[in-house]
Amino acid sequence: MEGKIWRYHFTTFLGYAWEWKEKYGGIILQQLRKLGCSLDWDRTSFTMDPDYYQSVIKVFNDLYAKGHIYRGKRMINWDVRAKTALSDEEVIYKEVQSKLYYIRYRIDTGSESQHEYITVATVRPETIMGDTAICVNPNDERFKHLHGKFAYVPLINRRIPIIPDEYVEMDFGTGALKVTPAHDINDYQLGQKYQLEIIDTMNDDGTMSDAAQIFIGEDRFDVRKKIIPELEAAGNLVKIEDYTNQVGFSERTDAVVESRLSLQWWVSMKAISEPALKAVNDDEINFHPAKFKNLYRHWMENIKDWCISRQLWWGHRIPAYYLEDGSFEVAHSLEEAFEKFKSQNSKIKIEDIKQDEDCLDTWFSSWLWPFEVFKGLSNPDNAEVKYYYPTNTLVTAPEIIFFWVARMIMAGYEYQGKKPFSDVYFTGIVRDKQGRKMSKSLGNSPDLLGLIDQYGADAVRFGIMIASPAGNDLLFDESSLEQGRNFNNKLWNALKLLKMWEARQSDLGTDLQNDFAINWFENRLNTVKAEVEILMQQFRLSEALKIIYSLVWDDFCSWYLEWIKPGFEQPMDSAVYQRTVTYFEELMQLLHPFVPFITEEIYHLLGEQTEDLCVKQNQPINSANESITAAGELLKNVISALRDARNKNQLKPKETIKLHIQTENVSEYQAIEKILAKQVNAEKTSFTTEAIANSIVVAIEKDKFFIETEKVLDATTLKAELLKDLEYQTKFLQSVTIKLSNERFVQNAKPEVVELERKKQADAAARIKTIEESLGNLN
RNA sequence: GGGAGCAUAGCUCAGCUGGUUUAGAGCAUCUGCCUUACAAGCAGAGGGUCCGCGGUUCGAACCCGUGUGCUCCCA
Repeated sequence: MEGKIWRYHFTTFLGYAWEWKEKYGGIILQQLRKLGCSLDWDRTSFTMDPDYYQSVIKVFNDLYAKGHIYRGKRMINWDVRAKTALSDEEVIYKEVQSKLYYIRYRIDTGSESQHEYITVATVRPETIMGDTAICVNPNDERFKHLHGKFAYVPLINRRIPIIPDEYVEMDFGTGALKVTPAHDINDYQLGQKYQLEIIDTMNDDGTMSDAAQIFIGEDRFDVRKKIIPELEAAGNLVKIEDYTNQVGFSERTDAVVESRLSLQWWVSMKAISEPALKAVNDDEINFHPAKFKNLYRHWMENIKDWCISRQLWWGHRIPAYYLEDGSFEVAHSLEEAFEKFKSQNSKIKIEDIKQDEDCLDTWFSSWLWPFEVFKGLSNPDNAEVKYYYPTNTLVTAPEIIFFWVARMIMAGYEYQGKKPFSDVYFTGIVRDKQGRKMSKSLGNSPDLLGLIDQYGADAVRFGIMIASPAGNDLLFDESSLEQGRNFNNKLWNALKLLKMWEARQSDLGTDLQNDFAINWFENRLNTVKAEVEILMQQFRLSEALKIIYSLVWDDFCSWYLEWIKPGFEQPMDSAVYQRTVTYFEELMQLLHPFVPFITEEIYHLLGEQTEDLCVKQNQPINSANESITAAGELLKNVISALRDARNKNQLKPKETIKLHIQTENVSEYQAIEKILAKQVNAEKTSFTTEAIANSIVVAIEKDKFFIETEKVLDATTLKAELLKDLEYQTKFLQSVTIKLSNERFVQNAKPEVVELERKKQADAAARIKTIEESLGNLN
């Protein structure tokens, strides 16, 4: 009856499971589309699809035939009420008030008259009949004399060894541990280590088995009550203490979960993991970040066999078929199993055969992914698998490096004779602001579609990518999405400005200032393109995005566009305009992988395009000219310093100044004179050979800038500023000088490093001279 | 218990051959601006015993040792 109910539930459950898959699988795909993931949507694949399913079964049969799959015992969670195994997720741990029983075991002293005991503490006295050893810490002085001796299990008088192992905590209980390999996971492992006997004293309904010798057929909790008076009567009970411990309960029936040994299916990993270890060791396959290589190597070198049977209702059912007597065959189908059985015994009927109730570990299907999505196993050597396999890059989470990545590599070599991919990019885990994992129970998962509605898909992508260096967890914070949204807004506004200029074009001829700006930005663009190229090859996506962000916002918008901006309602030179459009297009192409929607849109709004950005190939990168870049940097420094000086002297932005430049490189400054004037709101600029009285002095390298203004200047403020700068420069010069006067430094350091220090020294000295002159000028 | 990693500005993090760094970014903070693309903005500024201690080196945020605190994976 119960079986029928379960079967009914099972069928209903399967229906729901498929419904769930359709609904939520669909939602996930929908989210990916909304996020702008550039994927081949006609090729979605599912491990439960019929072809894929058959391949999983095929692999099981194949590995079994090769001797890589075997049956072996394993400790599982057992629900005595439902008489079923439970997965770890189905066990709920609760804190329970229990008793800790101190029970003494008589030691085999070799003499009947000489009595000695060892006392153990346990919360489960009903399991003592399954004891096959007592374990003590080897460093525990109290028990050193007992190592290698034997003790007798109370009531049944079985003789068991006393073994030393570091596993035992000296401080807990009495420092001596009873070892029951059949009923406790830790004891089981100890048992494996010392090859202890395993005595299963419990039936599948939680009653004592024949092996228990006493209380046979009685429930484990009744026995726990009844055994205490008997132990007391026999003189084995020392004391009872109150104790609080964690006990596992079945999620399904609320019964106390028992650990129980059960026959499970295993994959022997040694042989099939070897090529996979080698591939990563020899950099056939590269991990990003590389730190995961060590982790992988360590795991692969100490690899344990893989338990592939799971007590689950949904998945690929294990293709093992049983007869009533427990004999079994592994086969591709019931019919094939029937044939196999029939060849041994012609009387077997197909109704007598029962397929294994367990399902395969989900990774046992997933590990075939890289080739079976192209039907590389169900339809070997087809055109697609030949074209796509090995694939390029796997993007996944570091937490499944063993579950999935390692096993895909193994399966790749085992079934295709080749690696499945060349690079593996590990993303971080998204956590909330407090660093907690996203989870349903905490309710802290962001609603992706909601965020996309609020900020836009590009902003969400930007926010996540700017904050997620490879392999590091990412703390989800909406402020980075806001940054993304603001950035997108900036792009729109830049477009708006260009569109304004487009309408105001005119052929104005060449201009020194514009040429400077154009050359400089082209250099910046090429520099950044080259940097991005390297960063992308290294999978350092957030770094790449950061430098593009800064190129767009700072260099393009804040500097370049301002430098070429015509005066109020003035025409825009069409050649300059065209160059600017080209730059903007290139910026959009650089940004496109990060923010695909807005960049594609702007790209097409900038002009007639022959193709879409999402398929447009990158052009070769031109090399940058360093002296042009340096000239641009100098200009930026001068502008910032002059603006700072204006601010510090409380000049309103609207107040104009007269700027006097004292420099040895007049021609260099002539090329940027107008830009400079525009950027610091100077009504007039001129070159001078001597200091200008009653002006604000700004020193940059060897050059001096005098700001002449209508405003009455506060000499004390000016002086204070200069003195502050002087102090800084003096200290700096001092540290550089000390360094340079160190003979060992000059001898050992690379020549270019020494040269650089000399330049720093000279610059600082010149700067100090300038400041001192300016100070003299103030008095 | 085994393994891996992290500790840098108020917050989140870069800083990947030790020397263009008396340490950088974003956000936050402060000051001044409704400047004719953009206030979701512009122009500036302040802010750090690079976790503690010891060592290697001409030179350490970076390499080594050690202590402390935290995180993750596996059991």
